[in-house]
Amino acid sequence: MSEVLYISVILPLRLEWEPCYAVAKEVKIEVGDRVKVRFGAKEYVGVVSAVDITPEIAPERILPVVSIETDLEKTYQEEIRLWRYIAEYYMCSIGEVYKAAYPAMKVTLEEARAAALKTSRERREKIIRSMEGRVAKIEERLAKKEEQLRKAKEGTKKKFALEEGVGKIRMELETAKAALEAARAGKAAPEGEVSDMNGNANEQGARLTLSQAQEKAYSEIKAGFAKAKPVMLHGVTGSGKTEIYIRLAQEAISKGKNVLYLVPEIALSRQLEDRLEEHFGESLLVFHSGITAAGRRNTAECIRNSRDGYITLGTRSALFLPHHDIGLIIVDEEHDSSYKQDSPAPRYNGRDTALMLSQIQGSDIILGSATPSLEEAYNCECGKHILVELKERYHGSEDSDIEIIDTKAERKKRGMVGSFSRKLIEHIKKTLAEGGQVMILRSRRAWAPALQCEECGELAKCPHCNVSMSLHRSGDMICHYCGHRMRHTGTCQKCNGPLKPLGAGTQKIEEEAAALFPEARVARLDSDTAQNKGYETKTIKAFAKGEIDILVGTQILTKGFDFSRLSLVAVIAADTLLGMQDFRADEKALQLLEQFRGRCGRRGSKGMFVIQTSQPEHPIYQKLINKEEDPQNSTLLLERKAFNFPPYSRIIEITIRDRYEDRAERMARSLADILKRHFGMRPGALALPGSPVTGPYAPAVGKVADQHIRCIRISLRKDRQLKAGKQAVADIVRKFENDGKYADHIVIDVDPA
DNA sequence: AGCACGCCGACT
DNA sequence: GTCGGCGTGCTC
Repeated sequence: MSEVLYISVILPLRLEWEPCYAVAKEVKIEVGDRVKVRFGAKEYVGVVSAVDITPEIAPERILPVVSIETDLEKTYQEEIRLWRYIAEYYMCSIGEVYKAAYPAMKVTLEEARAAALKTSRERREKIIRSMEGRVAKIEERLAKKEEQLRKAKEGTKKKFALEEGVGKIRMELETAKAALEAARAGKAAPEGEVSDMNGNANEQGARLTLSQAQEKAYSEIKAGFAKAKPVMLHGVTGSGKTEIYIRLAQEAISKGKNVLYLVPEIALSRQLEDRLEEHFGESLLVFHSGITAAGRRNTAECIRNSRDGYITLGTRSALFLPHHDIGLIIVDEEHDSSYKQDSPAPRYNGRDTALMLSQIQGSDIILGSATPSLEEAYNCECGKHILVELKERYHGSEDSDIEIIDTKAERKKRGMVGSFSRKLIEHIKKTLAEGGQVMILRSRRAWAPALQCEECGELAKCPHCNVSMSLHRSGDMICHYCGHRMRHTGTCQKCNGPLKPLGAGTQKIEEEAAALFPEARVARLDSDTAQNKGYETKTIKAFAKGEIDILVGTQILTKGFDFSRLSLVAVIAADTLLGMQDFRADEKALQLLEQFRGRCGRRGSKGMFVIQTSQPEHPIYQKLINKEEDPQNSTLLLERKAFNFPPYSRIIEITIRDRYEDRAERMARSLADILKRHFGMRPGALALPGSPVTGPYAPAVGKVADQHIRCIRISLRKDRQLKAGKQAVADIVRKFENDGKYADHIVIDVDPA
């Protein structure tokens, strides 16, 4: 071979380094090119991360590149920069980030383009249908006005005004028809017209109109952007944050910039999709795990090649699209913990990664929530982000009334019928009688969450996990952790005594509700029913249309959109929300209750929020009632400060797993001791609150899928030493893995959810 | 991630 | 004896 050039390559593996390969000097190659290389016994497709490097290993060990994949998309430098940020921050390898960003898709570009043609045809048809509807509506209005005009007396002021009105509508109709023709002809209507066309149907001017409160928030947001700072929009449910996002996005797009709109879950994206499509038409791209591989690949292509503004709606994985020229990033429901990925590395948080991306892109970024995370409250407090408040409810409705029902006291008074208190039953009856709808939240799915032996008191446990088996209506006992399923024999494994179901999950609540309110239409929504595709959307749609009166479900119910007739929301056994002994439990529970409360009482009417609990004295309920309007001064934040918990410190959680409990314990102890020594603690020290290293401890569920688990937590002060501290942890863990041959047993999670 | 290598228990 | 599980180390 003639002279060669050395390059380094990012491979989709958990490697600490970027291996080196050789390319002939005359071959054109640059950073971002995709190459196929041999590594070990296999071939992988990687990304060139550096060109013309000085190899660190002996040249005879360096292999030539197998091929340069010119058919594959090149990677932008900005993408690689983002990957490096993530790998460094979340303490994982860049290869793991690459794997998440470019999941191996067995789809050719041709297939992707074919699929795209189909979806774009479907979408065009949908847009044309909506345009036709719009034209029909305008024609109807025109007909009415013309009728009035005919009736109006000659020469009056009224007649003059009507003439003017008719003229306006005629012009509107002309533009609408022209846009429709353009769409039918297969050309996309010019940008402005699409948005105008489908804008708020009541508006003559066709532009999205904002309320006074929204206008004020809008200009504050712009002022924040002008200072080049991220903006946190705190707006109660129903305050109309989405309209503000749409206005900001339209503006960015009209400047030829691109927009990324992030939501925590697909369920939310599905509901937003229609709404955004009205405004953005074909400039809207959707990206989440529910999109087919071909569709994803095509979306990536569209984004990479796009020259004029587009808006992408997606979940956290959309952060890895080949973005360029981003003008605005929107992070909706910023507080939602499903932004954090916890299973495979990279264990990244979509919200924080969006902040990194906005820095790389030099774009504006807005985070929005009705219940801001404490992290965001902190960021606003210390001036890193700008807080914008949107307090007024869009439709002028008030907060719902809260009633807290003490189930222990009610039980004594014989005030309970199964899982329902008589008081709640009355509220439901009243609501149904008034034609309202009801949502009931229960945090456990299944029929009975546990089974207990009547003889020996043993709980039926999963053979692979340290949790109770739950009983499903089907008669199967299912482990909610590993999915293990066994037939319900009805007898105890230990003593053969009879097993008795314990407690009520969503399935049983659904049955109870159906029995208590025989005239009502009852449905259930939890991850069991959501399994069959489309069921979730179907149920939500049916509920929105009023075809369901009572909807029972898990946390899924707290997400979602307007249900104008929903006037009562109730929580059964709210204690289970407080069950976890995690320092974030209160924050999470409070957010959940507030989000759930926000579901009801929209559009003017005042809703009702009923909480059934056996510990009504818990401070969280007081916090809910005396709602603290100012997130920066919440008592939760003060508590965190006092105990040096996040956001005042940063937590790195190390998880050790092993088939044998003693070995997991031994490993965890010795690693914890090394860490404690490094951070100036006595090995084996009892960890006091505020200590840098705590643990090892067994989590609440100490065994999952035959793996015993131990945790160690390191909390680092947020100062100059943070980076050094993280580096030290990384080094110690790596050394520990190598010395003790414990690789693959240890997981590092930065900012665990 | 995969694959080879080497150590230990169990078996024809 | 040897087969095969798993734990360990290495891959440019």
